[in-house]
This record gives sequence, C-alpha cells and structure tokens, in this order.
Amino acid sequence: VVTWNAMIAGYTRNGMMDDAEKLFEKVPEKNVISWNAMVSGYAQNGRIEDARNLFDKMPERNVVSWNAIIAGYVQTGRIDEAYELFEKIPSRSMVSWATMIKGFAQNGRIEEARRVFDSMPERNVVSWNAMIAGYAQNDRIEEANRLFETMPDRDRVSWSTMITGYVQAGRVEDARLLLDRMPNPNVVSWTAMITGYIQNRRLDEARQIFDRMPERDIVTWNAMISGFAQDGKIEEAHHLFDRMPVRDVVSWNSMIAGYAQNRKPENARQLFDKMPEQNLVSWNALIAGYAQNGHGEDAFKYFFKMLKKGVKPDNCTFTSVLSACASLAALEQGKQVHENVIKNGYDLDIFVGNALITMYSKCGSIDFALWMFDEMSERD
RNA sequence: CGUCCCAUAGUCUAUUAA
Repeated sequence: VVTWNAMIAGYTRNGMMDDAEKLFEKVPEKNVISWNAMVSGYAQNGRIEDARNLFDKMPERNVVSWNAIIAGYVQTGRIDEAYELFEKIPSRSMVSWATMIKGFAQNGRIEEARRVFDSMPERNVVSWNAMIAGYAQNDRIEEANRLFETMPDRDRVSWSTMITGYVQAGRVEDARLLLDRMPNPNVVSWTAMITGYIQNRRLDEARQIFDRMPERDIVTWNAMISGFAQDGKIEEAHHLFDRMPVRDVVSWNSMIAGYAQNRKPENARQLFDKMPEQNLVSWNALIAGYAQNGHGEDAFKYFFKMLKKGVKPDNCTFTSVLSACASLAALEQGKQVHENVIKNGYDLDIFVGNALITMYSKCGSIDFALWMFDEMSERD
C-alpha cells in the first residue's frame, strides 16, 4: 500500500491527475492516505469540486483529509467555505490552524487571521511565520516585526519572511540589516535580498550578493535575469541565461518578457519558438510584447493561436489583447475578445474591465464603454 | 530514529501616458 501511495502522490505532485486517477482506481488496496493523496492532488491542481466530491465519499477521514480540502478552498480564494469546514474538524492540528491563518491573510482579512492565531491553544513556529507573513503581505510590516521580535523561536522562514516584508515596504536598508543579522542565511534569504535590490534598481548590489553567495538555485538565477532584463540590461541578462546550469520555463519567460520590454518583440518570439515548453505566462508575455510595441496584428495572431492550441487565456491575456484592439481601433476584434472574456466565466476583473472600457471608447463606442463601467463590480 | 498524504519564506506575464 505504501508503494502505491507514493506513486499516487508522485503523480499528483506533477499535475498528472489522470494517471493518479487510473492508479487509484485499480489499486488492490487503499487506505486513508491514498484517499488523502487524491483529495490533495485535486485541491492543489485547482479542481476543488472534484476534491470535495472525493472528500465526501471517503470511507474514513483523518485530520490530514480535512486539512487538504481546506487548503484547496483557501487556494481558490473560497475562504468562507474553508472556514466552515475548519469549524467542523473533529480535532485540529497545527496544520489546520496555519492553513486558516494564511487563508484569511491572503484575502486581506488580516484581523480574522489574527483572531484565529490568538485563539490557538498552542502555537509552533509555522503558526508564527504564517501570521508574520500575513501582516507583511498586508503592508503591516511593523506588526509583523512586533511578532517577529516576540516569537519564541525563529527559523529561516521567519527571517526570510521579514526580509521580504521589508523589501515590499520599500525598506531595503532594513531588509539588509536583517540579512546581516540572520544566523544562518540560505539561498532563499539571499534571493529575497537580491529581489529587493533589483526592485530599487540597485543592480550592482544585487550582483554583489549574487557573486558572493555560496550557492544559487534556479530561482536565484531567474530573479537576476528578470531584474537585469527589465532594467534594460538585456545583454547581461542573456549572458546569465546562457551561463545558468539549468533553465526552467520561468527563465525563458523572463527573457521573453525582457525582450518585449526592450522593444524587441521579434527576439521574444524567437525565444518563444525555441523554448522546450510554453506555459500560459509565456503566451501572455509574448502577446503583451506585441501589444505594447505596436504590433497589434501579431498580438491577435498569437491570441488565436493559443486558443487553437487549447491554452486557456486568463485576465492577463485579455488585458493585453484588448489594449491591442484599442490601439488599432479594431472594434470587431475587440468584441470577439469580449465574447471570450464572457465565455471564460470569471466575473469582471478590474483590469479587464478597464481594458474593455478603454477599448470601447478608443473604438468610438462610448455607449458600450459606459455599459461596461456600469457592469463592473469594482472600479478604480 | 528510520521520511505514503496536509500548513508558513525568495523568481516570470496584463489595463490606464495632455
């Protein structure tokens, strides 16, 4: 059973849910762990309804089953449903609590996260870290710091969370002070610091850390590539790209976006064609590059190409394509894209809504633009 | 003691320019 379970988990971790299902169905013997692996697999792959169905069918559940399904709801932003289940758990573990804290925090409901945190019977370092990250991500770095100072034990996650928090608050110097005070910095903390310098366009300091750190991983390389490329140092970025030991889809995407940003959509396309495997972001980066550089026709072309390939566009795709329609004053195409937006079924994102308004007004359809404005549930 | 399932930290893409 253990071996089967390991295989199921292996499949789900790689997003191979079909294989996982097949194995799960024909396995001669399963236990609660097999079920958990499946539930968690669906949840991690965004198939929360499937996860829930399976969860409801389970012959027996343990706390891991509950945690997995709750994490699924959290991940899709359905925090109230997550909380409903959380309240029903027969007995909660540390994981349950941390999941809920993160859930509230990442939906901007930081006070509720805090209430969960405060009502915990006991806490471990992950609970503290989740709460700190919650404050940091909600731009309340001072409160994050207060917890950081008072927590009983800090691990590397705690330190890295704070470094990232200071970076996001625009306080690179404080981030650096923390890094220098950190007992055992690792590749994550260094990379967070690199990102901080990059965001403040202090590429020399980013490079200095990069050169001095004893080990780098693919995320470190990607952060450097993206930073240099976005800052117009596309040659340097490419050099890093060539030098790095292993490239993943993010590395390629960073280069594509870099070329797009530097008004070289054709170079972007060359990389796009050359990369071993494209994902949604690759398409988006390429299309955005075309849209932003006055190649609206190519933006369309690739938009339809991706549809044909069965790649599902998201809000990023739509905003780019719509802005291409706007600059070409292409009302017909714009309407077509609008249909796709509707077909996609999300309710109107504020970015997409704005893009639609802009598109319709630039195309001379003020009525449609006004109508969109009324349709939007959220405006800025 | 001896890692079959669940939680916390770092990297890629988008709208708005008199």
